[in-house]
Amino acid sequence: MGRSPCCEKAHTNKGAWTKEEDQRLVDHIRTHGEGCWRSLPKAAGLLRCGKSCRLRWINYLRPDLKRGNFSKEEDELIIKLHSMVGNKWSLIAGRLPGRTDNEIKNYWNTHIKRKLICRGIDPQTHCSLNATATAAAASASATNSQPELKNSPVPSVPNPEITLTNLRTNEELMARPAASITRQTNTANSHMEIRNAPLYEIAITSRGMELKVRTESIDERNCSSGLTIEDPQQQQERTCEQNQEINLELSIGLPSATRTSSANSAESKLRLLPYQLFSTPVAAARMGSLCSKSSFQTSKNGSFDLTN
DNA sequence: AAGGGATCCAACCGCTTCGGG
DNA sequence: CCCCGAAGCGGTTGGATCCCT
Repeated sequence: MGRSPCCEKAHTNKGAWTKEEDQRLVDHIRTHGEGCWRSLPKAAGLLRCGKSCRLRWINYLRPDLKRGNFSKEEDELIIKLHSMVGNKWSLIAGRLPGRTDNEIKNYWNTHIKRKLICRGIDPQTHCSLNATATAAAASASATNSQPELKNSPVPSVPNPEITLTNLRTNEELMARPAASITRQTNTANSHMEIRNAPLYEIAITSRGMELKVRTESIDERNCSSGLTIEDPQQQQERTCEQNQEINLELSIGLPSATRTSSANSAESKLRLLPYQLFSTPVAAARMGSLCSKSSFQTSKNGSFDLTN
């Protein structure tokens, strides 16, 4: 069982890279560019698998990498973006020129998580920890009767109320009636299909597509216990996120800095369609919440802007 | 000074997605 | 439409370093 190895492992080095290996890789990419990673090691005279070479280049050797500590602005941007897209590190990295997904992921796990917890914010849901604890308790009891949701990608958010289908084209999305956006992943563990009362209105205008959230933000639902009847305390706790001041001056449009083509295709990712951005239900839900405070629109070329 | 736990981060692993045939 | 290989991605691991006692 299992997959065939990505490369012949018998004669490949593992572990830390030596300076000589780095130099060989850099020299090869300088002269030949980034080509087929699988054949690169042989061509460059490296006893590494292509995957390892790619990682080393992208995460460490790329000349446009910004090294050193994260600035406060970068911190805040990461937090904001994470609240919108979840653990989509490559997407987040695409907004931070010179930073890699791996670096951001590590930084998140070692610094920002702790920082948010200190602020009383759950790093996964971006809700207040009180609300999340309540929700988690309710989720645990709900999960007992719904074992298939145990391994859902974002377990800390109970009963996500909306998912995205495998919409592949702009037309397909537009063709959908408002609010019937659902997603079915092909991962067995994360298979969820949640039918939902209308929450979105998608309006196609001359300026593109506008996504509006109706009456109730999705995040309100997610931050709740998932029960249909809430007691007053739960209602109070449910104010999570709404009370947090989220400065939405960020505009998800073109990158602020020019990136090289080698930059992990970040630029192309920045032009994702909105539904492509939300690869998890909770991400869509979170975005829905943000949308409730902002106008969310796409341009005709498929990029999107989030403005106040 | 030593050693043991905590923290950091580069690298790896395995799964998913994409694109060509 | 299906298959397969390559690339991309996110979670996890493990070694190095730091910090505390």
